Amino acid sequence: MSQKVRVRFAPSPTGPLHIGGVRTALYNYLFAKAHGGDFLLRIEDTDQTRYVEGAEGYIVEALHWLSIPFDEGPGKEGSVGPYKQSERKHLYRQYADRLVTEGKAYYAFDTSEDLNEHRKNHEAQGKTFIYNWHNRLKLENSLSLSPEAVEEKLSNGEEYVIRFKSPEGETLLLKDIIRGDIEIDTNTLDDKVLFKSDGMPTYHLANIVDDHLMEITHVIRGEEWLPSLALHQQLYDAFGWQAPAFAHLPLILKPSGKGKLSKRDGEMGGFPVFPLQWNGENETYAGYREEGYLPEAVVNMLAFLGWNPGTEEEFFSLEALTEVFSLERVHKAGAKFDPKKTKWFQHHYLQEMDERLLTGRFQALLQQKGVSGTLDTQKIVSLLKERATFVEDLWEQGSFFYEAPQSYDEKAAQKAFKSDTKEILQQVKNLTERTDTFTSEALSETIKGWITQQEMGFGKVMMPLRLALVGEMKGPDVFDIMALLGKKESLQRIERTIQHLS
RNA sequence: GGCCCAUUCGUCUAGUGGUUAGGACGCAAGGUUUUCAUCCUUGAAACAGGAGUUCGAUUCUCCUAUGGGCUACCA
Repeated sequence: MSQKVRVRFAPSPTGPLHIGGVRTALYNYLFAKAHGGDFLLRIEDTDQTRYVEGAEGYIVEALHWLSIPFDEGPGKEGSVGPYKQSERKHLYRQYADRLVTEGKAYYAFDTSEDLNEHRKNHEAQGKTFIYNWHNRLKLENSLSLSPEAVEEKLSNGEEYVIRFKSPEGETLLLKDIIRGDIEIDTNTLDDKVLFKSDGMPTYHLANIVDDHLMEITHVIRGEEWLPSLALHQQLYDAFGWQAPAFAHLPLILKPSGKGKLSKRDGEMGGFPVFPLQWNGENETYAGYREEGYLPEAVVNMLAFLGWNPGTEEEFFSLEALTEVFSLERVHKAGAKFDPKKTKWFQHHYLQEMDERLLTGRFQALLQQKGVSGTLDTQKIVSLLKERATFVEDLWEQGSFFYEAPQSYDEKAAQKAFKSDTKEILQQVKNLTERTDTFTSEALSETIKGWITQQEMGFGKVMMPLRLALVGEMKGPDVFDIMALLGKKESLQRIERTIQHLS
């Protein structure tokens, strides 16, 4: 097909966008870019009762943080806008009317209470209530009522909805790029509401109309929409429009236990379920950005949750992903979310990060903590970074550069501090004192040379020395630390330990 | 309950009518680092079950089981 590929991400602004939604957006974006097409953002806010303040801004900001730009959308008008369904309200009614005129849809006057009653009664008898061919003539609608009665209800201003007249006894052949062919018996379908009594279309109508008007060629959405595919296909047929191709993505499931990933899983599992932190009225949810994750890591992780390139390569930039992504390689089954693998990606991308940029982030963190120092921050960062997964870890690992140890790790001290330690540290101090070119190499040569000469065993010296400098058994090479700390500070810390041992 | 979708190591997945069923995360062991972490090496670890088709099924078909989704005037 020579038609330009156009896809859309169509979230509902009912709260923060969770990572399942982010992945859907990502796959849409990747597919569009892989085919030189357009990626649109459309806000589906047809349900006014569920509208949440700030949700739309959150969606835009999240996509921005992840570098998933949309070609058209709210605030970036193309030729088929507006891109918020509430602003397209006037568009939908005519399409619903058209179906009614053509006998493909009808008015229904049943109240929610009536229908609930029917459902309850059916359930009590072990049956299922479906509003369709089977019983629609027994209900209150323009199919069962006389034209006069319908006219009267309408002119009386009675509330009504418009329902799609689902056909009887047909078999529908549906196609999905990921799942292949699906056959559906229309007798199991119900007459879905297309137009609500509040004057707004339902998702189904608005979705089809907008996708058509916006010239969408591929609909890539979550698997929870698969049951609606039959209706949507029928709507395209009813309007005489060419339907886009469909791809239903597998769901993201809880790391353990049952069901799809929800916001509560993040709280319980201690990992974010949202790209950005969300500050709701009653609760706040952690976000990947605020937890210190790099967008590259989140994108890479999400891309691989349900898709893979078929090679053994695992690290892909967004750019690289657009070159290899294809819907055919999307896995069919739902994927349990794995927070640990996300950390692994994060560690990788932190290592890849430009060192000056990382240093800048670390400096910002220091400032935030009210820590200042005269030491070379970039050197500290380059010494520390391989043991860090997050910027925060740099502080965790290297706070001793800024604050001399106030105490010594108890277990380590027990192991390292022996009766002769004080003497040894005194010697080390003297050696340090006499080392003029205060480099890691020089210190190493001097002190290690002395240890060898004394035939003493490295542990006896190195462990207390590390403890003196760091306070714990962790951190980079001891001599690297001394060189960075400088002669004066190093001597002070050793002296302090000697005092401690006295 | 009804309809639909799915099922390969604990997890994410590759893969084929005949393979030692491959990789990654995690886990374990060893090495490097006389520290911790990183890193390297090695290891344990899977085709849900049952029929059928076939010379041969993990791969194709059916059934069962299990998991998931949907079943609103929500999206």
